[in-house]
Amino acid sequence: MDRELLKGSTPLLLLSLLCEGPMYGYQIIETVRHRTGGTYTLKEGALYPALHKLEATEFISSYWETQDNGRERRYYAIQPAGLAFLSAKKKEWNQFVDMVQAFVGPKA
Amino acid sequence: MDRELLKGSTPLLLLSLLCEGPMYGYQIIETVRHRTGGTYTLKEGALYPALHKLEATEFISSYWETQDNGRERRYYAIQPAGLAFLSAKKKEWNQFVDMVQAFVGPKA
DNA sequence: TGACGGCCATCGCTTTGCGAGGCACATTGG
DNA sequence: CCAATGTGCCTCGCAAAGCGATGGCCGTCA
Repeated sequence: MDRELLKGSTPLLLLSLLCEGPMYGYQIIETVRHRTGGTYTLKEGALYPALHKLEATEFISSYWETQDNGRERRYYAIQPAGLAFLSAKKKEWNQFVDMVQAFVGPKA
Repeated sequence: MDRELLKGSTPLLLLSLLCEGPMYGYQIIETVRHRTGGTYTLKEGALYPALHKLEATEFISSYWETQDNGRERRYYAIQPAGLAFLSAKKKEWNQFVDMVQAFVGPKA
């Protein structure tokens, strides 16, 4: 998958995923990897900065949770502002896809 | 339109457009602007570098043509290698869209 | 003659993904 | 018992690409 295409779609992906419930970083990576059948592996160097940025803008929030074995995990949960932002982003995404489709021609 | 989403889609757009016949820079910008109803205005700072890069890799070629009024225009035309590349890019594009769609949910 | 528009192009900035690296700890198997 | 692997967090420097600004050239038309 061309890395350049991915640019800008990461927040969309993350917010969409977090709509299904809180998740922690490693889990997000694995989930994406499995759901795409390995086609797309979200990289840590892309994930964590994106997550932190979404948190800084209060679109998501985070909290640490201790597992049974004593180790900690950082969960991220979507916030109301994030839901609103996601809705706007989705609209933008659809516009974008339609636009490109108009030039490239439909699915072919 | 979020600039980040556009990344990586520019070559796809350009090659698709040039499939319809040779065009010159300014014409490309105007064509995109009109066809999208003004939603998307391809910027010069994005177009020309992209065009030159496509030419450097021999996916397109260029030639100068003199207009009736004596002024010159630089036309770009797609090359065989460009057609092949376009075909691959299209496939990648569709994969990408399907992937994101799978997380975001269909058009809704 | 001066403003506007067609037409080419470049430069520095920003953003974002990536690869690599680093740290910490639990589990498992030889 | 110790090494390898897996879980889990993170940051840093790099490269790529779009953007805004800028600049230059030359027709046309008021």
